[in-house]
Amino acid sequence: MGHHSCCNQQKVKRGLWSPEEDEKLIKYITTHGYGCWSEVPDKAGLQRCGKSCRLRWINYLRPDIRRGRFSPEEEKLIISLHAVVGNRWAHIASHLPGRTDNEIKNYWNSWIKKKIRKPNTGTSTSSIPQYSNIQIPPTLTQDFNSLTQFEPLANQTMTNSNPNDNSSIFPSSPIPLFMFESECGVTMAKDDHELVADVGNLNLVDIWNTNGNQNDHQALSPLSSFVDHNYLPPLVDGMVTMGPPPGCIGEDCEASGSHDCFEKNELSEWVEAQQYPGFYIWDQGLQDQIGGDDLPVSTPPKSNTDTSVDTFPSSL
DNA sequence: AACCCTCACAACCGCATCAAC
DNA sequence: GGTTGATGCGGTTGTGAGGGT
Repeated sequence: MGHHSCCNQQKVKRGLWSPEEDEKLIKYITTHGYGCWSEVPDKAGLQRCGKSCRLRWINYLRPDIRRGRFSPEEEKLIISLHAVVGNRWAHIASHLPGRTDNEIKNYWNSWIKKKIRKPNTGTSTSSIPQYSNIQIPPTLTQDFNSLTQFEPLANQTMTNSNPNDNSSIFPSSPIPLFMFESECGVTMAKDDHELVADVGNLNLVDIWNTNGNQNDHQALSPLSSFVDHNYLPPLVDGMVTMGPPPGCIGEDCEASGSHDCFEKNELSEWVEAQQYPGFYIWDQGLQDQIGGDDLPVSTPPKSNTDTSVDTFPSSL
């Protein structure tokens, strides 16, 4: 393994960060900002490469980092986004404020991947989304060129690219559904900034109805996404209720008797019923097999760096 | 107690992209 | 247009903790 050009300097330290190094980096960045990362090590008095400093800051020292277990809503969001964008962790992370791509990637690789399977594929845990059966309504084929930025869709077989062929218009055309909502507080559906931009004029949005009524869930066609009548605020900018309210963590939710805090297999059941091949199915059997609902809890960092978070200047 | 195994997560590496020259 | 350096991203590895034998 080689080193980066920025790391070719002598005396570049590697490995876990010490609390002292964290302190130096925090002190420098809070005072001066990071500006050019390649200059940060020298100016901060660190024997690290700029890249390492950047990574440490972004993935750990940043004041807005959110730690702790992923909420069920976050988990669902990760799964649904992954079904749409694949391993674009930074993209996924942009939808989960306070979470880093690295954290999500680790979480996916260590946990979610074990619990999901693709519909009609047994217990496969492939992390690669497949959309081979996805069909796009012909009325929406006008802007397929814009799909080139949307890789999973762009790579799919556009089985209905003939604008005169109406055979696969709603509701039979499977397409990645992209949202759900529960009274636990998640409100997400339309991403004005990224997803919609990715697919051009396609309004790849759907809403899983808000009142927890299963009938309402079923009443909504996932392809109502193409009808711009279900607008929700932009995912990131407007998302103020990401994650469950205090005490509402899946089955541990104290208020579970008073509202419809979702079950983990709710999405899977619905998706499976709809036979949408672009979705992952929550494998309840696998989940039971590997430990049920005991989601992993993010533990404090090993390298003593927990103090760095606690001591981060509150003025930021 | 010692060893082995598994797991989570921090960190590194290589590559792609972009901007400046 | 080519080169170079900085940055961002995804894949992968290394490390340490914890559990099992």
